[in-house]
Amino acid sequence: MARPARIDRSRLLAEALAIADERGLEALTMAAVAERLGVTPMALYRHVAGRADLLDGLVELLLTEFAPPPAGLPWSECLGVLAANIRASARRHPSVFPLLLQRPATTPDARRTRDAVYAALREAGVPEGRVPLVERLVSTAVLGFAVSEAAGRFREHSRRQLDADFDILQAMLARFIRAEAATGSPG
Amino acid sequence: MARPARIDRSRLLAEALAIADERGLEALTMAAVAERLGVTPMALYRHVAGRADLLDGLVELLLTEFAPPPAGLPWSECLGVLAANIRASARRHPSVFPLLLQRPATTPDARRTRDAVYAALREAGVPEGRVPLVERLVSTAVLGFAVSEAAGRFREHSRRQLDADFDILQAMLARFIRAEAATGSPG
DNA sequence: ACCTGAACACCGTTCAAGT
DNA sequence: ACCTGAACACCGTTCAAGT
Repeated sequence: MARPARIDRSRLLAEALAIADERGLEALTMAAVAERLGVTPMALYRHVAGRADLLDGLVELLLTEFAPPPAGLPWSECLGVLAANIRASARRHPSVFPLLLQRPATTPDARRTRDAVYAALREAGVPEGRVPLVERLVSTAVLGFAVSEAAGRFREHSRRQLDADFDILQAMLARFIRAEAATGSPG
Repeated sequence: MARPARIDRSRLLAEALAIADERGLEALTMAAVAERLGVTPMALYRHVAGRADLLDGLVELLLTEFAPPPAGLPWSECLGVLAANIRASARRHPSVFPLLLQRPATTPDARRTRDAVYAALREAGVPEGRVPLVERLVSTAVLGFAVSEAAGRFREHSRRQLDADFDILQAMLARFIRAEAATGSPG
């Protein structure tokens, strides 16, 4: 008799993310997730292939938080909004976020974010052939900063200082993008 | 009767690093390290406080691999050598390297590397008050790229492509540094 | 279809004991 | 001082069973 499921994958992932945020990746055990859902650990295996799959799911969940910026913004503001989203997500989920840097970005949500950056770079005038390269460098710089900050590598610095750092990082990347755009124009 | 120790901390860390390199962080168990040293798991606890301390030790070990570049080089070559060292270390130790981004860089070896960057930035003419800021941004960009590459985020790209990416990243950072230096000069 | 319960192999770590 | 051996609480995961 097919009864309604008490848990589903997205509820499972939401609770798992909450545990990781509150108590770290080590505390994120199958038993802890199950307890929070009022269910036996084994019940999770119907919705998730195992712990590794659960972690993949969390990375995926983070990716959905990087809401693409509203269309119609100038490219530099567009990238600024996206970068701020990413940084905010890192601060909210310091345990899970570092995993993002460690797995291939081939899922639909990863592509969506990447495509938003592509669009901004094209609008900035970066030659088509250079767009993927520029996206990789810009993204790794932003992710590297976000991971460093969230994981506490800069813990002796004030919030004000880190905000300033981030602004300057974005200015550096914007200049880089403009320089790339210039190579595409005549002269 | 004090007999010579069969193992010491540095031999322990060296074997642990080898396991992580060959089989990943998950395979790096106390039992695996002990077996490799021909000893009981419990013997490790005389040289290491536990698994967390072991991981800290591995990060420390990686830091010692970033040999500071020979003195007397022009600043841009100096930074280039250092960046290449860091990238090479990341490729050798893809499992352990990401941990570097996640802990505060407060150890002597971390300082040594940072001081080498400071020296190069001063030589480049970056105003004293801006040196730490510029170091943070340059380092996170390089580390972000190294982690991404080593952990396979760019796995569909060729070695040639990644070498080109890295060159362009360094050029971008060099331009950033020169721009910072210019703000210190008159005009 | 969805969840439970018992069981297994393994994990990090403690403690007391050996030499 | 250095290592061993037995023991503990916990971990992810399997399998077969319930409804």
